[in-house]
Amino acid sequence: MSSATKGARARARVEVTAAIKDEARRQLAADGAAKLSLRAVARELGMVSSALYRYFPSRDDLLTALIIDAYDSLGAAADAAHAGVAEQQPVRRWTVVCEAVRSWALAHPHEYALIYGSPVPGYRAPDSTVQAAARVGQLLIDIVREAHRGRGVAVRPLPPELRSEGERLAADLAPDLPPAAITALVAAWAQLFGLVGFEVFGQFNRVVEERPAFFSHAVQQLAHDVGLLPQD
Amino acid sequence: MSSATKGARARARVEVTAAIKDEARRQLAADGAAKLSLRAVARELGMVSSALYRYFPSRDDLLTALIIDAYDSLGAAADAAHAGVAEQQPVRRWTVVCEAVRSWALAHPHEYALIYGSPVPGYRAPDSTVQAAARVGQLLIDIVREAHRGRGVAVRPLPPELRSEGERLAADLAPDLPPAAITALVAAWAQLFGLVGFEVFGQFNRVVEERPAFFSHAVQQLAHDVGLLPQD
DNA sequence: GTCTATAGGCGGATAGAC
DNA sequence: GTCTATCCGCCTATAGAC
Repeated sequence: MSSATKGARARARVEVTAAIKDEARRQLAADGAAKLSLRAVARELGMVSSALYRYFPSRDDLLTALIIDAYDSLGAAADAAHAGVAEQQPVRRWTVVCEAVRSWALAHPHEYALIYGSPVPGYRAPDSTVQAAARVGQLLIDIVREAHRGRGVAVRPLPPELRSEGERLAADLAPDLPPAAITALVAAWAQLFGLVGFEVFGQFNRVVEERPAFFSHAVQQLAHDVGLLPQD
Repeated sequence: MSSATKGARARARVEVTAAIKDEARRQLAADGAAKLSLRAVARELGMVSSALYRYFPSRDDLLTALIIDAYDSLGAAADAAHAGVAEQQPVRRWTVVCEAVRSWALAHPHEYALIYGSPVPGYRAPDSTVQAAARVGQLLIDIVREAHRGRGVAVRPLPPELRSEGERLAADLAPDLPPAAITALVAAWAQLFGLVGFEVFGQFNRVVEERPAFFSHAVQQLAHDVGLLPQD
């Protein structure tokens, strides 16, 4: 077997794999992750269902691939947005990253639902998804770390019962951040996705109209909560 | 037909309807809303699928009933918790209501997913669900309104591009609240469900350990953001 | 209101030929 | 890697008898 043949085969495999995932994403949008079906994907691609099993051993493996792709796509969008403002003030970088998350979610609502919406019943996420999931959080941590480096912090102090939790979080995620700051950051991280989720999932319908401005303002408050703004 | 017979029939109908919804909730937990099936519900109840159509004209109507029940159940839990502390300080009432939301969500994760998770593909929520959905938000509004009554506000001012949005929100939801306060409140509302959703949907797994304390602390910050705490 | 029967679909997964 | 054929299951919804 020539290595040229090997290369051609490998290329074909990559292409078919990509086509399967693309069609699967289309179906995700139409029917949701719970109903993602290898058979329907195969039908749409003009293949027979059993052929797909050569690419994805089971439905859950296809789902895992889609989840990792989604986290990667979001992470890439956030990174790219951040790269454009990497030299600016932390609060500006924070805002830009949050807005990139929002934009990505609005542009890919079904993939957003896949990774931040309700868990898919019966699906157990393998550890490989956990790594991919960490990217946005890491970026936010990096922004706050740099902001705090050498210039002290300005967040609400931790109550005693959270002190050890804060220390553990700091040790795990950002050893150079004070426990109160990393705790506030984790909360802000969840709250950011609360804002995004409410908009993407329609909870803001007939409530919030000026959504970009509303979001920016809210995210500014979060920046304040994690100590990126001068105190009042 | 005697009115006694009529009463008995009506009672039977209520009971069967309740049994159908109970079984449907059980299946919601197992398979998710997207796969909720009248047939499976019927099977489990020892009925035949066509019989269910006398109670719910379609699968979506059953789903609507479950959604309204879930909002009502959450609203009742929040109201009950609030009633226990109605005489206390606003910040205390705020915290208690938020904690009630969290507790309800952890106790009913699948119903939580139904109302605050990814939308069910292909399902269009009728207007009747919108009313039921408003209850928790209304309770939070009431708490903030009372706190602000006559004693001024303490929230970040609105940027100019949000002023009209804030005025509209105030007019719609709480005419006696300053625009900046109602805007902050809507944001805090979304952020609250961000915190709850991350915990219920597993995003805090291997990240946050001391969850009740973490949640209380975060919710305290939200109370501050909506002006319920003395300024620093 | 409940039943049987039926129409007209859908799914995951595997075996074995080519 | 792709095919056919197959197993065995599932679904919504309706018609018409009782």
